[in-house]
Amino acid sequence: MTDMIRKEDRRKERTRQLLRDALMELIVEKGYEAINVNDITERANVARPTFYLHYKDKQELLFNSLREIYDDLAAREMDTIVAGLNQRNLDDMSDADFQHVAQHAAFYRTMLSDRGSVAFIIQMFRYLRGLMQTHALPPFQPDLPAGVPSAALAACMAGAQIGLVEWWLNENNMQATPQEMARIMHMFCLMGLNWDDPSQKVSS
Amino acid sequence: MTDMIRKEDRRKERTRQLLRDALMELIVEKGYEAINVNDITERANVARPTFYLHYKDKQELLFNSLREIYDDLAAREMDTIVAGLNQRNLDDMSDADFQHVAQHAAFYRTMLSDRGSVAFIIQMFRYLRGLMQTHALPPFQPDLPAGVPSAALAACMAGAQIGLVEWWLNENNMQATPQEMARIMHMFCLMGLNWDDPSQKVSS
Amino acid sequence: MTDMIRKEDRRKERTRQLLRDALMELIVEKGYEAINVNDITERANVARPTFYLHYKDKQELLFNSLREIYDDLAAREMDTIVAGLNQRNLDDMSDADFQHVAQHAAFYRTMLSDRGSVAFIIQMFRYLRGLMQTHALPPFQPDLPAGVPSAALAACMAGAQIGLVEWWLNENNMQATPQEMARIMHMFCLMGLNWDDPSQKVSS
Amino acid sequence: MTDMIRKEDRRKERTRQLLRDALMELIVEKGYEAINVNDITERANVARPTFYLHYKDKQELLFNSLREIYDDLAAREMDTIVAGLNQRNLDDMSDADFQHVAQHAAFYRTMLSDRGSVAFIIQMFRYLRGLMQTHALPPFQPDLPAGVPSAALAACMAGAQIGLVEWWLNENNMQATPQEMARIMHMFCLMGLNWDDPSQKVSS
DNA sequence: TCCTAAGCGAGACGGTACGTCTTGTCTTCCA
DNA sequence: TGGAAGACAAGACGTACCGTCTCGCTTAGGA
Repeated sequence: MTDMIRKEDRRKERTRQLLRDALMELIVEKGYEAINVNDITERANVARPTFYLHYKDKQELLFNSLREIYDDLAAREMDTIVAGLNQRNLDDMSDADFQHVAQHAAFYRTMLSDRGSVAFIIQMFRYLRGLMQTHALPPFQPDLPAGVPSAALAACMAGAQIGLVEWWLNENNMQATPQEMARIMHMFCLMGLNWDDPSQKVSS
Repeated sequence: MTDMIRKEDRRKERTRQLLRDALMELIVEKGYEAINVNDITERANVARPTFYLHYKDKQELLFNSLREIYDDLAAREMDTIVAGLNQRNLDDMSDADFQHVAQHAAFYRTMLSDRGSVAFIIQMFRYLRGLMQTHALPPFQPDLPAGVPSAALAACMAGAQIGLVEWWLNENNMQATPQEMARIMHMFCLMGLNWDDPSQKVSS
Repeated sequence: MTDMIRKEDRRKERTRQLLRDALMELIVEKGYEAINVNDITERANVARPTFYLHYKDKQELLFNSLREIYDDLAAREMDTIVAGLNQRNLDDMSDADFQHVAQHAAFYRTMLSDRGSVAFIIQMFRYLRGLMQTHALPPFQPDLPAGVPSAALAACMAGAQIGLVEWWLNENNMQATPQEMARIMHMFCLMGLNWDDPSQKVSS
Repeated sequence: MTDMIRKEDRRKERTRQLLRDALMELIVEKGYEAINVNDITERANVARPTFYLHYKDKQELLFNSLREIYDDLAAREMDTIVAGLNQRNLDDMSDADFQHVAQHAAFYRTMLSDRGSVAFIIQMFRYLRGLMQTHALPPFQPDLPAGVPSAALAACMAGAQIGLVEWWLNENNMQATPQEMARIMHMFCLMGLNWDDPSQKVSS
């Protein structure tokens, strides 16, 4: 019985994989907004009604597909953490992030342009904000003045990161390396625009 | 001659104003993405084909409508500049910006959510990036290390600003005042997360 | 295989039947020219875009619908031919024609008025002309003078028939019986206006 | 006063003439049904709203324009009547008619095709039916049997005439002369298909 | 000579219909 | 049972055309 179900599940999963792959290809080719369900099913060699057996709409498929990308990111960060002797910090994280973006450059370039998806961008803001608050802020928290919510600073960092990525992909055409980008991100978050203060210089 | 033309233009302008007002109302009510042309023309008491006499699509109307909002912003910034004895700097600018957002809170709350518009958000990134580079960065530029493009820092600042606004509107529910927000923005850009350094304290 | 296809075809055919019926009803009610696609689909309880799945436009639907009417006519003529011992002649044909018109009086009354369709009327001219040339003229052909194309006489007969029908429906209000009309048609074609010639009298 | 009005009327009349000419040109060029008011006013170098100052719609303009053509026809028939020593009969009339059609061949070719106008064709039927009843039938009337309405025969003749013209223009490509056509019409109405009867031969 | 009233050009607009596109649902059948 | 195939309802799209309106120019007669 279980085997029977599994066979079907595997078939189901295969169809979903085809749909996810099709979406990802199409996002790069024509932009997220311009895609419609028919495009996706055609590319996936799947009947259009079948799409609705698995996903409610294009956006549900998108967020479902993101799992794969995020799995890649999580693995990458896990690596840096392990390599960094388990101490996860702003520096390592950024490094992994920018490498991850470089890995999926075409995807992010589209999604962070006017051919992308609002829901994705907003999601990214919130996801990164949470990440920053959990992982990057704690070491700094004691020093923050009382009236300043740490979430606000996390929002700043998340925004800065996204702004930086958008610039990197769409203006800078990825001429800077992921490491350079991570360093800029790092420095900006550490000391804002005051790069001249020798006492603030980081060794990395 | 000019007078002759104006009569028709005034009529045209009136219709456009109706359309712009309708859009702005509807954005707040049901979100930008959910609006269709029929909604707009119905609200504006205008025939649907008339819409296309003036604007190519919903997005063109949106960007055209933004002019009004931006005029408000420009005026506001001009005020602060004048009040600030003509020295336009990061501090004043941010203050004006956050007041401007507060003024149009409902609009920005929607547009910076998943019911908003990608094109608008991306535009905002680029507009703010340009603004930052032109107006906020110059005083700091001499101190920047050679390898770091100033545009990247502008991108950080623009992103931080947007991230902050998104947080303020959608998480913080505008419990912080525009002044407090501007101060956070200011401090973050000046010295990142190192708020404890007494030498960096700003008097404002 | 054939059975599989038939299920879909049956559904399709049902929709088409609904559209045809709706058109026929509406022609009688408001005239052909005044009908628009929306009227038809509304009456047929079918979505407007569905119309275009089956027919290019109103006229294609009309000509497609005519098949049914013409099937009726063909059957009727077949009957008279059989009854007439297989000798199809002008007399029998006209009889069947006028009975057919009587059967679909409301339809023809509209279509042969200024609320009708040019294309239909012209089609009728040409169809009848062909019919006359094939079936009615041959017995008379040997006697025709050399310079007179038989097609011209067929055109005369076709025109006369249509003119007669138009008069019967719209002026005479069908007070004459189909048989009387057929006799007039018959006599006119046989001997024009010279009804007094006893040698030409027909027994029918 | 009268003179004042006339000047304006002349201007008005000029505009109307331009519109009529434009319509007539366009009918030949693209068919009556395909014409829209804009086409007409553009061709006439007149503003579109001006059209409605003079005519309710395309059809009113058409029927108004026909006056010119019919004036030509009336004149032509008057000529034949005068030439024929005042005895207007079927023969002369037909002759004039076919010459008239030849004169306006392009117009009639279009109007008696599926690019024409129902209203015009129906009008033609009725007009010719009246004409036939008034001018062509009387000499034959005494001989008609009681049960046969003379109007029915007029309808036959009118129809035959139209059928013949349609054939002449659209099938025969006007290879027959107007005189030949008139003779066919004449003969057909006089003795139907029995052209062999020597006693019926006409001298003309 | 100016005045003035009509015809008209120009263009915006409300409204109706068009033909198309996309979405989401349904049904029937096959593997 | 999952999926293919296709018909369909629903609704939005952008366009075409209609008929009406308003505005201001032109022009030709009468004051």
